[in-house]
Amino acid sequence: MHDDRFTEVNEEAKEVFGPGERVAVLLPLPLAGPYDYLVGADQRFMQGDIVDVPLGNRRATGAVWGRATGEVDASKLREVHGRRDVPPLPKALVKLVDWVSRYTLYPQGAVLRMALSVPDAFDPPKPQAAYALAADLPEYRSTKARERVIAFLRGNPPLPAADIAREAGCGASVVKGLVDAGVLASIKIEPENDWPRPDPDRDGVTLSDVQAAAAGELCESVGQGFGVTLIDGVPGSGKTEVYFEAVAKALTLGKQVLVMLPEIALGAQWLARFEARFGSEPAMWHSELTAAKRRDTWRAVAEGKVRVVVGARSALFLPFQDLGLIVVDEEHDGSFKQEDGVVYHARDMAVVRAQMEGVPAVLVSATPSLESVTNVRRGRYQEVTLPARHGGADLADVSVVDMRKDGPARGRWLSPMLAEALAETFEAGDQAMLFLNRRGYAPLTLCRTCGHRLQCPRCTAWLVEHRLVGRLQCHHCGFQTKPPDQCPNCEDTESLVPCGPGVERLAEEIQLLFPEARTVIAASDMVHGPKQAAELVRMIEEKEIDLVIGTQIVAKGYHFPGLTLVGVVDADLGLSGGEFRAAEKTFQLLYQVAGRAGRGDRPGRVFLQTYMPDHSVMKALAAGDRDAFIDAESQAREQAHMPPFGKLVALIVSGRDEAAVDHAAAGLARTAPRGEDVRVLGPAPAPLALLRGRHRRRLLLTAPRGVNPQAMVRDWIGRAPIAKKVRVQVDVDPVSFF
DNA sequence: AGCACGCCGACT
DNA sequence: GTCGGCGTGCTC
Repeated sequence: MHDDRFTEVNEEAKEVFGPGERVAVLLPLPLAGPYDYLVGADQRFMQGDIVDVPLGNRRATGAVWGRATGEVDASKLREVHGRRDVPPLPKALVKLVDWVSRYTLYPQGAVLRMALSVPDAFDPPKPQAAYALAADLPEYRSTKARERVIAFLRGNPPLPAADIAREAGCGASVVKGLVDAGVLASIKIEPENDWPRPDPDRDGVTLSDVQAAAAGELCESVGQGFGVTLIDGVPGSGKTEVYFEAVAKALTLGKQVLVMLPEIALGAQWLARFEARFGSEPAMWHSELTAAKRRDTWRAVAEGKVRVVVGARSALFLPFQDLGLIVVDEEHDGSFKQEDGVVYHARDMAVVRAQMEGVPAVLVSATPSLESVTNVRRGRYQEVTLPARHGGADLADVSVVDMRKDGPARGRWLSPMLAEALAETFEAGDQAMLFLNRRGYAPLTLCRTCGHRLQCPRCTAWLVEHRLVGRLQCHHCGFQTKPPDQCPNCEDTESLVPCGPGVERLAEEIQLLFPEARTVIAASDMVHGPKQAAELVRMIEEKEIDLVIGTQIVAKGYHFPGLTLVGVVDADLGLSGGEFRAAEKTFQLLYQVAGRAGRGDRPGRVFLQTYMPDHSVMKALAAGDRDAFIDAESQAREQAHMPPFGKLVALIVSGRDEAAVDHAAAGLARTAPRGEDVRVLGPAPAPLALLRGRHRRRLLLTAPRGVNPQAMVRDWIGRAPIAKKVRVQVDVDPVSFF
């Protein structure tokens, strides 16, 4: 993505395809390219049109992609069934799909599938049955409920039966009775989808001078074509309000806006801020939308009715008609990297889409990725820096607890220092948070007698005990089982012991130390959906909770004024494993976690429990010196030729037959491209050498920045001897090394 | 992705 | 004897 060869724009005149001509139709299937079809009599298509075509013995829906190449035998050609009643995919989206396909090495059709993810949006909404008073009322039996319905309908337009019943305060049967009696007449209405129009001119919040200046700079870029700006500001510096001004500017210009957030950050607090500024909610796009909402939203975006969409990474492929701005908030967040299906990084692809659209992109973070910082340093991105609102230290007061010297007793996880700080906090009537990025009770169960470890039968992973639900779970494939009474290996009874802490076990220790503390566990398996999350936030805000024990779902986004202490139970957790991004990721996570403390008017305290107090991450956090960390990390990466100073492409070879997988991996290693500083490492067992019953090996290609590895990799996979039952998955710009 | 075709194990 | 498992190939 940092290469200009991919950014060429191939402008061609808008083409129309008429009867007798061939068109290329791309189908949302993992096919290498579009298929050719014949345009029938009376048919006319243009690029982007959504069409139905025959495929084998079935019917498929795809998009007109352009002129056919004509290489297919004429006898194979079949006729397009017809066009769907939906606006054509915008040109920028067509170009984005092609670009992403070429960059990620996934088939075009597989990428298109992400853009056509809502098949039932291709038909116009069905007219709804609504009821109005009949022209002349027949004789009917009068009841109180019936009169309420009639009175309501005298003053209101026709509505669906359910709405009438609700408005008139009666049951559905009353309405039905009136219909049967001929008092109400059925008519068809277009279902009304009034999407709220966010109001850019509302005065929601007052910006400080610094914020106003930053907002002004940002607004200037809106409407001026493609460009990328990084907003870099500590938590609480008002980044959101600043980019809201750019959103307002785009709205004023009549443009649509896309705001991308990590899935978990799309919570009630962000929406409340949006509403405070714009007076209404934006349209939302995330995995938990109902099918109906999804359909309506997709169509409304395509028709230009929706002005602002806030969504997770999949919102990137929505068919915006007239986009004016893309914002990626929490741009450093790892969840923007999609790992299943097409492997791509939504932050990077958002920048590409902005380029295709010719509009600005704004990346936002308190802990920008090394990629984005480097792009600023190379002069490719603009930067807007926001200082803390009240001057002073960026972070709360951070103490490093050396667990080698000051650790807790065996079987306990809280150091005396942290326990003491908790006691003080509760005594003062304040709130605290303990952060431990590990769900469940214990990550490992071990047999004391024979040393056997309980493992997932389908993955290379320990089974995690979840004591509250009484299950052992695999966090990778969803396998679960009842905890056995005896060791499955040596059959000894009562020999199985939990090893290490998860949030549930931590709660047990708290119960022992502070039986009075009102504690809640916040983990992804305990907070189900946005409603529960909002309820949790409310309970903390209203001080019904003294202590939150949470995994990474509490790390970001929220701020709780009463929270004055944060304890990181295992600050080293993310550093093991030798990932080249481990330090960066850990720094970002812990910085965000630390940012939860003392966001009110009182200073906060943070305790990092670590066995590596001299690690650069701990030192930078303790000193509150983010830039020093970035400089050190940047140097280390450059020396190691790691991203963003080098290119990586990972290949995952997988299959059920282990020997075949090994054979294919060895074959790939043998035929690997070489030279010009291009190297291939591996094969090595993938991080989960066995996942869902499939054996996995990994190879890694490293290349200097500026080299385009895509063509090389495509060619390489094409010539290596790989059995049919073995799958080779490509990950361009992998997040992790192994 | 579907769907058909085809080749080997356990069952009404 | 068949039913059905999924490995393989194909769809303009």
